[in-house]
Amino acid sequence: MSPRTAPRPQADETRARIVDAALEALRANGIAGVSARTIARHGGFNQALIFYHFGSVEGLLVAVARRESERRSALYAPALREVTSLLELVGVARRLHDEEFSRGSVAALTQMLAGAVGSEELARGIWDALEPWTTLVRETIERLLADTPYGEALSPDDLTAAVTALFLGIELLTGLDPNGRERTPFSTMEAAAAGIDALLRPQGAATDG
Amino acid sequence: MSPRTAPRPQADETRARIVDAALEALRANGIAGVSARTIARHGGFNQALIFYHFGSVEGLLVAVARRESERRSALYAPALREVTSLLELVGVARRLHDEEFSRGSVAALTQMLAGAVGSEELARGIWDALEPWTTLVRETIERLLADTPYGEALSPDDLTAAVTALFLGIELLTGLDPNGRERTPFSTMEAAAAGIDALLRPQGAATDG
DNA sequence: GTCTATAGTCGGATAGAC
DNA sequence: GTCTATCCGACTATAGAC
Repeated sequence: MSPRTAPRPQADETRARIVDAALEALRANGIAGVSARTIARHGGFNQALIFYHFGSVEGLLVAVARRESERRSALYAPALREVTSLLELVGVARRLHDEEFSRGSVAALTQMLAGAVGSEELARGIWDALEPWTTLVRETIERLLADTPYGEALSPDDLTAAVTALFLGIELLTGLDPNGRERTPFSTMEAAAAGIDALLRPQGAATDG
Repeated sequence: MSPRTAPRPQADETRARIVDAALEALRANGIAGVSARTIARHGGFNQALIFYHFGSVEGLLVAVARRESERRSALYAPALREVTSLLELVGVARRLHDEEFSRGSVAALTQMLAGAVGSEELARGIWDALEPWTTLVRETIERLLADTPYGEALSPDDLTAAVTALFLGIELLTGLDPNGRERTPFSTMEAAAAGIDALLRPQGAATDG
């Protein structure tokens, strides 16, 4: 699962290259189509390198989940910490959607989650890898709920799960829809968010964040 | 993809048994773990039967999607046609969640959608199979939107996609979460729906469905 | 309509040369 | 640290017996 020697510059570069290739293979072929050989083909390196650096294909997939989760958390934490309304939250979500979907990181994640069924190692590894990201989302939602009169009826954990689920499901569906890649549900979500914001404000406590 | 002779009672029974086994295998092993052999093992029949009756493993998976979509449409259409508020819609969704998740049909669908990446046949087959279901959901949403003053800003297609995506994503996540099978986000969703209903009603036209 | 047997391919993983 | 070569198991699909 890890190299047998202390990581050196060149090895780190190779490891990053392998992780890139795995993400690309997941996006292009899906979990059912990834193998050490297809991944190596995508990256133009030797199949045996995967086992040397990551121990197994599953070990490599967990490394993909971990790297992407950390990168995504670092990238969106500043914007999420400044969000003060549902509409602004949807705005960040739209930016995240545009950037991450075109990068393929959401597609790769859905594929790994599908693969986690029936693989305890993958399930646990991905669950752990996702923690920084889910924590960030939950903190944001908790902060927003504190400004509304409905905070007590709505569970942050449930809302976090719902938001995450929505993203994953959108990826699954847009991959299927022949016209899916051109459509995006975010104008509708922004309209809904603006409406809810407007309805909440007159009734909510006027706490200024 | 079809039997070479006119379907007879016993053949129909066998086909149904194979479809059942495929659904079970998808739920237990995921798309990456299904094969003609694992499916046959789940159902206790011979592997070659799959190719005789469905032509290929992918052909069988499309048959699973089609049967489940039709069954689900017929089962929930009456309840969905009677829904007159967001809260009631979430109530039906909760019943659907309880019944279909325990049946494994949503898990099977997410796995097939994951498998549709990189398989044009699977993607098209599932897309077609899902049509009766997505039509039913969209009609329900259109009817509900017509009773609110916000119908014009919210696209039924987008909301249909969002609702469907939410279900699929929840399945992916609850499979991952070690405690996921015991939790359900529906109390939170019902609270949110009740709130939105209450906020909408005073402003909406008092049309009685 | 269902079975056994098998052809041919591809996959995970390791040994050992460099 | 990266490569080639290889073992062996699992897979899809078909042929042909029953």
